[in-house]
Amino acid sequence: MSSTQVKSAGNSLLNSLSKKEQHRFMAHCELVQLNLADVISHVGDPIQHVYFPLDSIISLVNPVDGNAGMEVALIGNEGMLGITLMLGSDVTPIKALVQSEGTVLRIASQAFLTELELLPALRLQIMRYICVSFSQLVQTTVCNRFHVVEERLARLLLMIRDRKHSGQFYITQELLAQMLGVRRVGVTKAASSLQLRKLISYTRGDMKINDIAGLENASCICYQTDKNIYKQILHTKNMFEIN
Amino acid sequence: MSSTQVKSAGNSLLNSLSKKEQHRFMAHCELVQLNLADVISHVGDPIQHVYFPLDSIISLVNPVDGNAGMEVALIGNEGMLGITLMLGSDVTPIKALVQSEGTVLRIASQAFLTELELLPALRLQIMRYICVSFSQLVQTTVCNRFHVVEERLARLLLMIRDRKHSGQFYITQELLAQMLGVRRVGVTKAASSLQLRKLISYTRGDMKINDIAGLENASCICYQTDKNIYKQILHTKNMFEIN
DNA sequence: ATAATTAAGTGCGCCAGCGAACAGACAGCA
DNA sequence: TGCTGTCTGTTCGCTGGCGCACTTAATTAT
Repeated sequence: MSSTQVKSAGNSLLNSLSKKEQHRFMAHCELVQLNLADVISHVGDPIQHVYFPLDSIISLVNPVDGNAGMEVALIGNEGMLGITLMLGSDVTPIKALVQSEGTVLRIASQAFLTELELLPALRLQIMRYICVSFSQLVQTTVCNRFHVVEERLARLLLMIRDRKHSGQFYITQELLAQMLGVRRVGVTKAASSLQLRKLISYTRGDMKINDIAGLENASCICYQTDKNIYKQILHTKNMFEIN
Repeated sequence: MSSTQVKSAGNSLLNSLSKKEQHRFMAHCELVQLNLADVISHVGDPIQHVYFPLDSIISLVNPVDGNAGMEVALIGNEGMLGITLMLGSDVTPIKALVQSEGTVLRIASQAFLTELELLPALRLQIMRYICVSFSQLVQTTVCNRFHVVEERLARLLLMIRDRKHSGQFYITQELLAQMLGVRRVGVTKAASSLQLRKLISYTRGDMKINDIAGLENASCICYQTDKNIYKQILHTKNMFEIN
């Protein structure tokens, strides 16, 4: 694994806080290293912690019929794991595992809820993030239904790139297949095609994106749609403050 | 359309209020009749109203690549349309249309937000409903990916039944096809099969469920999963009150 | 009564993705 | 040095769903 990683500037949600507030909030957090394929939470477990990725990526995966199922959402430093806690449910609704190594800020559920009461700006920002997640999940639903593997693979690689803040990262075709909910062979075919087109190159898990614009072009529209959703919602004026 | 409809006892979310509170809330609502295929909201429109179905069904549909796309969620008297308003976004994130005629309680966005401040019980209940929607959407995502049309059709029919509180309702194969995101012919095949198995019967839109248990058996596990999610989350104790 | 419209069923060739099995290629380790 | 495990690539037959075009039947409109 020889990926050169550009450190991101912390977690976007937490960045909405003032320096002072951030400091206050961080006092309750611990910095944790996540390792590839670690399972963070199983369905039905009580939610112990809330996670704010810094340079790691957490993957939400839904199994089905005993099979591995597939990924339904990615969480990088733009988001958090544990939104349902804010929505009044303290039970993990979905399996979460580490899709790409790195660090997270972790805070205990109780501390999180208490802090939220004192930090309305953070609450608002997270609420909006929930909106974004919701809309992107909707997009993913139709994407899985209508788009071919090659387009979906291109999209996924771009999404990982955005969250790793780097065009080079470690990921095997096997893992990609699980994320996409297809056979590994399907990924091999799609990846070969993308490599032939000089958009990416890879060997044994060392994945490199060579042509971002080209890859965006090869991906389905869902990648752009996702970005638009994010921009639109997280840049809206604060409705509640106007009232 | 000769479906015998059993009236439901109002909207489940609003039922969480006391008689007095309900009365108060209803004063801001108007009772509206929704007609089949009415488009309630387009993506990007400002959210004018929030809708609480009584015996109608609202369908959330996401178009893609210019095509009709597919349904991603159903809203009956167990839920509401307009959750994103509570989450700090006043823009419609998804197209909503009437999938089955009936009535709704409609309240203006501003009035809704104001009332919410005064009705914490309602806020909590809706928060939980958002959780449920989220989890069910996740389930639908994998369902679309892994399950065959016949299973998905069975599931959809059961979901409609639950929301109509009746085993008989009006729906054409054309409409079902749009919901499922498949060709009408695909629905014809699946529906024929279910009819052959004596689970349903239909003619020109007059759909009747003959064998509920049988249909549940013919549907994918997702139907049961959905119900479990609902029960689990909407029956949890009030976390926030404990604090 | 006739025509037009809507709902449902049939047939055909096509293709993306599946399951299964196997082959090469590179890495780390003994 | 060779062994073993991991990662990637290839082949083959199969099937569910697709697009397209056409038929039948019931309902509504003229």
